[in-house]
This record gives sequence, structure tokens and C-alpha cells, in this order.
Amino acid sequence: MLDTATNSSAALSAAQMEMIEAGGRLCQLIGVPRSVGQIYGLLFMSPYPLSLDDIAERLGISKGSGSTGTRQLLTWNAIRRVWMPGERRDHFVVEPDLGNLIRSTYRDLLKPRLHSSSERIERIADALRNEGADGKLSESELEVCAKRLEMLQRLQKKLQSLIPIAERFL
Amino acid sequence: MLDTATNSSAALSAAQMEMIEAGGRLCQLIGVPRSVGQIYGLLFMSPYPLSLDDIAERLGISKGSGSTGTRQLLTWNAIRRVWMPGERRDHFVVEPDLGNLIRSTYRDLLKPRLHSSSERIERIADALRNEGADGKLSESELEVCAKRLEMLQRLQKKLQSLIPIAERFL
DNA sequence: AAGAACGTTCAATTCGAACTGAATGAATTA
DNA sequence: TAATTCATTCAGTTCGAATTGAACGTTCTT
Repeated sequence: MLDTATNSSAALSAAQMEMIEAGGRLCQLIGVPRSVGQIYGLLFMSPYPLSLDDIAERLGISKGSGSTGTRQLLTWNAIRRVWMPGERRDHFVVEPDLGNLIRSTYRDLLKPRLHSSSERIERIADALRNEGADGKLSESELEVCAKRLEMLQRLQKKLQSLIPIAERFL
Repeated sequence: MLDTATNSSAALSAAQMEMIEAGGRLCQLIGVPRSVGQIYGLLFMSPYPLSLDDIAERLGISKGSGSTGTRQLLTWNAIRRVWMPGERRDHFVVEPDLGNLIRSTYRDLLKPRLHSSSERIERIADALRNEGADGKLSESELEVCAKRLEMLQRLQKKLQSLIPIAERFL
């Protein structure tokens, strides 16, 4: 293929472009680099595996970005490396089951966070009681804050009991 | 109170500082300005309403930031304006029931997004079929992408059915 | 072993969101 | 009505995250 020598076969399909857009926007929304979502979107709509160079070229990003982004996605098990016969470079395919992705996200990010937030609430409650004992706050002032903390604690517990249910459901 | 003339009664309690920290971190995590979470945290641990000046002073942020942040929180019903007798400036208190906050967040942000994402998936599926009809993709290539889109659609529907349940539960 | 082909790293740069603060506008008081 | 007290807006700035691209190390080819 001589005609692909210079910068070649970009040519994204409409479906790919939409998916790249969607992935980018979603990631952007939740505070993940846009390029990460774009890579996922591109691979999601690619019937065959793509190399790092393919990705960088078609998205118009640097190889560095592509490398970082794919690594991120790999750690989340959102994509997989595949070896292609007769090819030296690694290729990537999506793990299209987003349910798994969500479940592992919960396990790795949400769950530990929920736990440490529970500890934090305890710490704040302690601090509050101390200020009360030191007379820095009147009885009624302390009461107000204590009530609020209890609400927070209730919500926290509900979340902790809800999320495992959701996890199984998805 | 003459001694508060210059820049005065900052003096945050330990409980307040922890809560400010927690709110700031949480917001930062989900892509909301840190200052917004800090304002919420401060008010959460304040037994009495605070004015915009109080907030700016105690958090060490500008009045502009405070104004923007409180407005944001007001639109989410996370805080309320209260009028205090003999005071000209508005004061703010938290709406400590975070359950409500979550519910309205779902209604105002998640729900419309889920809907438009559903439309988007349809659009992509259409685009894909068109590329198929134009012969730009082989039958089997098209198949792969179509399968993935179906998975996405299934997940999307599950989410749509799950979230209302969670909404009532919290 | 030399050279080429890849992937990764990291210092420098770019880019955009958040913040500031002066200016503006609205409301209140004298 | 003029002066004062607040809240809001917005143009400019700051700051941090994301991206770049050159340099490096590794693995394959000849």
C-alpha cells in the first residue's frame, strides 16, 4: 500500500466519531482525561484491534498521550492488549462489558473511600465532643452540629448497604 | 465588639476544619470546584447562619468566589438563604438532608443525561447500519460493533431501571 | 553486534477551569 | 437625593492537570 506512506488511513467512520465524542465527554464530566474516553470510544467502534500508532494518528494525539491513556484503561480492565500474528507492535481491543468495569471501579475506588469517609465522620464527631467539653460551644450549638453529623452517618450507612446491591444488579 | 474591626474572628474549630477539608476533597473528586465543597462543609458545622463575608473570611477566599459558590449550592438546594432580624446581609444555612440533595441531583442531572445518552446510542447504531449499507464495512466487521452497541444499550437500560430504586431508598 | 522498531518516561509547554478583585447594580438608610 | 452597604458580574490572572515530544531502554531483525 504505497498511498498510506505519509500519514495515511485516518478516515474515521461517523459511528466512530460519535463514539469518540461520547467517550470524551463522559470522561471529561467525571474528571478523567478526555483523551482516555476518546481512546475507549475509538476502540469500542473498531472491529479489529488497533496499535498505539493507529490510536495516536486517528485521534490526532501524541504517542505519549496514547501510551498514558491506554495504560490507564488497562489498569481498569477497560481494554486488553492482544497479540497479532506477524505484528511486532501491541494492539488493543475494548472489553465491551462495561458492567465489569463498573463493578471493579466500585471495588477499587468507591469501597475504600466509603470506608475512610466513615472513619472521618467518627473523627469529626470526636472533635465536636471535645470542643463541647472545652466549653467552646454552648450545649445547644453543639446539639445542632451533632444532629447533622448523625444524618450524615445514616446516609453513609445507607450508601454502604445500597452499593453492593447495585453492584450485583449491573 | 471593637476588637473585630480589622479582620477579626476567623477561628475555625477542629470539627469545622475537618468538615471543610472533607467537603473540598469530595467536590474536587467529582469535578466540582473545591471551594463549593468547602462552603458546604463550613456551613454544615456552623450552628448558626453565616453571611457571605463570614464565609469568604473564614475560608480565605474572595467574595466573588463565595458568591459564585453559594449560588451554585442554592440552585442544588444544598443550602438555604435565611433572613436574620436586624441584619441586612443574607445569611446561609445548610440543608443537612443530603438524601434530598442526591434525589434532586438525579432528577436534574442524571436523568436527562441518561435519556440523551440513550438517544445517542440509537444515533450511533443508525450510523453504523448506514456504513454497512454503503459497503464501507464488511458484514462481519459490522456485526462486532453492533454486538457491542447492544451491550451498551442493555447496561443503559439497567441503569435507568436501577436509579429510581436507589432514589427512593436513600 | 549493529541497527531498527517500539513503548515508556519525564521535563517543558499548553490549555482550561477556578479564582480574584475592581466595577457595577440594587437595596437601604439618613 | 446622596451616601452607604451588600451582592453580583466579568475581564484578567493564577494554577494545576493534560498533553507533547524528545530522550531513553528494550526487544526484535539481519
